[in-house]
Amino acid sequence: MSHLENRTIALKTLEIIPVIMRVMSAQMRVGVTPISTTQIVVMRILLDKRETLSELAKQTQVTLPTMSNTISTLEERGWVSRERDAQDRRVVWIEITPLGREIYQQAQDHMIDQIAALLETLSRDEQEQVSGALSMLNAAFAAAIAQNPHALSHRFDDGHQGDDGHRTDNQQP
Amino acid sequence: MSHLENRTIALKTLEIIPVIMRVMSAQMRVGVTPISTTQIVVMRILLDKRETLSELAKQTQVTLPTMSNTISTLEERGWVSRERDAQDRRVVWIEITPLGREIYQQAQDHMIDQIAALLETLSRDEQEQVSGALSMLNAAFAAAIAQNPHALSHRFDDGHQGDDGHRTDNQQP
DNA sequence: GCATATCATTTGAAAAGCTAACCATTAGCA
DNA sequence: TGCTAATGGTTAGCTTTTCAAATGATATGC
Repeated sequence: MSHLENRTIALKTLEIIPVIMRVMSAQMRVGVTPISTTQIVVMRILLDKRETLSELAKQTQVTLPTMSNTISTLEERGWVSRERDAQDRRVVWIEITPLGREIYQQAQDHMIDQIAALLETLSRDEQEQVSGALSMLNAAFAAAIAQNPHALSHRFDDGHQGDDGHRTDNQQP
Repeated sequence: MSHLENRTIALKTLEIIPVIMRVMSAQMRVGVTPISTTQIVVMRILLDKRETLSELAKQTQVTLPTMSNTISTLEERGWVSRERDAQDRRVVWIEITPLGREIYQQAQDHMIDQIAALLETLSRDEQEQVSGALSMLNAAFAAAIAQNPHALSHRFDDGHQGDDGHRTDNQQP
């Protein structure tokens, strides 16, 4: 088992992904319409189909209140709409609006221009390696989201359950 | 030609990296000591050597005021220290403290545990592909940072130069 | 020596994130 | 049936991150 190797790549991931993300975030902010990480992830999900608030919160790994607020902001901007479920009146469906699609497309075009320029330096082979690796990473992280309700919280859950509710108490100085 | 391919990979990057980052962010928040993206990038830079505030802002692609605030927060926690340059009194050097190193190590250990677990599913070959791809992406994005003073700011040159006579080309130190 | 440039901080505001407490609705069950 | 618990969202209150604009403090240039 290449456990050591695993940790080496994990370290690399930890050191590199945040840097890439910071560059992307900065670029998203200077775009035609500023858009944040969570927003872009939410909008991307909604391109395909409407979702409930809970599902969006899970997919983006934030709490329900946070997602509720985020959606309120997007709603105010007219990028998404809320709609109560007729059967189960507790449920709220979130749908992307035509304007929302337009904005997303703009942001996407802008970002693709920028990122593509950076990838200009890669050879054909390297491009393929990057492409493949992204898919693998995506699969790995998506699995984590699917498995866990929130934040990959319970890692060593070998049968040991009942750790619910109480998370590590974090107190700030 | 490979330009199209470039844009395809760029799209993939845009769709996948933010998702990965959201999972990592969520995980960083539940760690022993909560730490943000910018903070972890800054601390990583400072592990190697002290830097000026401007340089940190550039490296992490945030504005100077933002970095000033971030550093203030880290300083209050005792993770970094500020020191005026003796020669040029405008300059402030930021250095990581022993406590800062300790905290960073803790956060890193915590994150590596989590990420490594996700990478369990990858085969040896896949691990190597991911590792290589991360290096390539890192190089590409690092080059972008090095080239531009802030946020890859000059997006579309709208042709309007504004200054008769002299260009606003990069006159970087 | 004074204007300008550079490096950093302060101010004020928006957005994103959390927990805790709450409301509305549905489901369970006695 | 009617009470209790569970579920899905929202509200309230707080902290952190981020920006732009204005300000302060040095250094540099002519």
